[in-house]
Amino acid sequence: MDTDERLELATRNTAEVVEESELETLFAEGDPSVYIGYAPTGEMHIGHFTTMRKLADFLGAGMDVTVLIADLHAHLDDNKSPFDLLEARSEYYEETIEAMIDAAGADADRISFVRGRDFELDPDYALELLRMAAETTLSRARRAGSEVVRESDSPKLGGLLYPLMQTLDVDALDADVAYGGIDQRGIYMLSRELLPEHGGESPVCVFAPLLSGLSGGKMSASDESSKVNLNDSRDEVVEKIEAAYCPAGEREDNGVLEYLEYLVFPILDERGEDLVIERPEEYGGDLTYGNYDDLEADFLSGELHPADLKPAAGEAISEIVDPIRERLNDQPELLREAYPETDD
RNA sequence: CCGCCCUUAGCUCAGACUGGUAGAGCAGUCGACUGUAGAUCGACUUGUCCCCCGUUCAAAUCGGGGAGGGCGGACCA
Repeated sequence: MDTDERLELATRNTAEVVEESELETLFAEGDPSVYIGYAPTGEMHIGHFTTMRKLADFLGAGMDVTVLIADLHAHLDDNKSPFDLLEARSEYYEETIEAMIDAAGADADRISFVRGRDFELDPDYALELLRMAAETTLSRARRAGSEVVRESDSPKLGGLLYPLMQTLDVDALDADVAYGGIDQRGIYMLSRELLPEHGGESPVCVFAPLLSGLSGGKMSASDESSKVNLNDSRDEVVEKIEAAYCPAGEREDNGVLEYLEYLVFPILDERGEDLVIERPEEYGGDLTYGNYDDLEADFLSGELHPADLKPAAGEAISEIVDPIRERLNDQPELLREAYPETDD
């Protein structure tokens, strides 16, 4: 596989790459390392899943992939996870991420898992954190984390340490590439600025798109109807897609289309399968799509109606989520211990 | 260590001074209309009023105590 092919694989289906030329250089020189961090806070959902397929691409491009379970970050971000639950939630995240990686068609055994606590308490790390804290203004830290760290009436210092620690994580994990949702952009731009002054190098940043919510607008982790959960039953998934905002012929804020583009088709493509849409004869009969672009073209032209698309999309999505739900259901203690109050 | 302020529906809050067992907006649910959803109409639901004790025929409301949160002052070898 030549450099161009590796670059194409590593950058497809992304929201932004900063800077692509730097990534090209990395590929030309060897096998770059990439990491993505997840803070084990609330239950994982389909939004997390969209970042997984990309990990398979990275492996395919010959990169070393590390997944960071950022336990301390989960607590620092406005106490999203109570300190006492960090271990249980980390276990749940790790297991669920492995399940998603498998479901996305990648080999989880080729990915290294690391906990934040394993290195974020090292003296050298702590010292550099304090030095950064001495040099970074409150407003700069706030701005960097504004898309990630939860807004609160009583903001804690932890939320300001958060972006600095994430910056140090890049260096500590020896990552050439930082990968994450586009919401992480503010933090990694700070990283690119600070790291060279702190004994590191500016990471190349690869950002995944954030999916729109199913009820229009942004997806909200706290709004059940705006997202598909990994342990939603087949019926629940289908119901949520049926109820989703999906104006005929429109792409904007259309979560159903985005799920198909970033979740369903990348995985169908990996399996070499098509998406079959059943449609009553009176509307023209069944349709078959081998790629997203053709489907979108038909949807935008009005050839493909939302009422026909939705049931097929719902089935396809639930089929992808199936193995993850089963794996979680086989280990009910994972969720029970990670979310003692909310689990049912 | 001292002082002041806040805590009412899922959310933002009103009601407290002048006690009569609670309201608005948004959200949500259900219908109508669309070959989906949304929008739009129509209907409906929602509460340990932070906790405890007391005064009273009656306490979200008054008094005392407590918890949680916020702000300020003081101290500073």
